[in-house]
Amino acid sequence: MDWSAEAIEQLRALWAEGHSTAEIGRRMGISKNAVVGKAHRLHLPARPSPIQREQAAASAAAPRPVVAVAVAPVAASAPRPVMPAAPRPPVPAMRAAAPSAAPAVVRPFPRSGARTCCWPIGEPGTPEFRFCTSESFAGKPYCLEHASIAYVKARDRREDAA
DNA sequence: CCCTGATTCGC
DNA sequence: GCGAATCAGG
Repeated sequence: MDWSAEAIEQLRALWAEGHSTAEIGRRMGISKNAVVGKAHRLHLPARPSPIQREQAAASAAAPRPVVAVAVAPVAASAPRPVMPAAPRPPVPAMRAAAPSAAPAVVRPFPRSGARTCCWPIGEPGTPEFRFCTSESFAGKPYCLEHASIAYVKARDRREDAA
């Protein structure tokens, strides 16, 4: 593979379009190894590895409804409440990868007329895990305190971090 | 076993 | 610098 300026540009373009390395390889008639190798060498932004990306996508795509009971979830992939705007829940290692996929308004937890805050507290899967349960605020699924941090301005989410 | 991207290392 | 082999993970 002679990495001409055109070839590199095409690689950059396809890479930026989010194609998989294998797909880029197919399009350019080269192996995915060549693609990822070159991309690595070009210092192209390493897209989140599928092992991370698919996890985030899965948890976001399958937010199964959960009753707001203070029972610790069994599975490690405990469901997290889907936040309307740009959430910053106290859940460690959370990476938002598909902002456009997030539903506008989903209220998985409250139910049963109980206007209690469903802000998650503690690590899901642990016995300590629970919800805030303070009185919710203005019809929102969170109390005033947690609503203030749950609803953050969209521009606050910055992807770039040099 | 399919897929993904990342890294290694002989060339 | 290149990329197949290999690794790591879903």
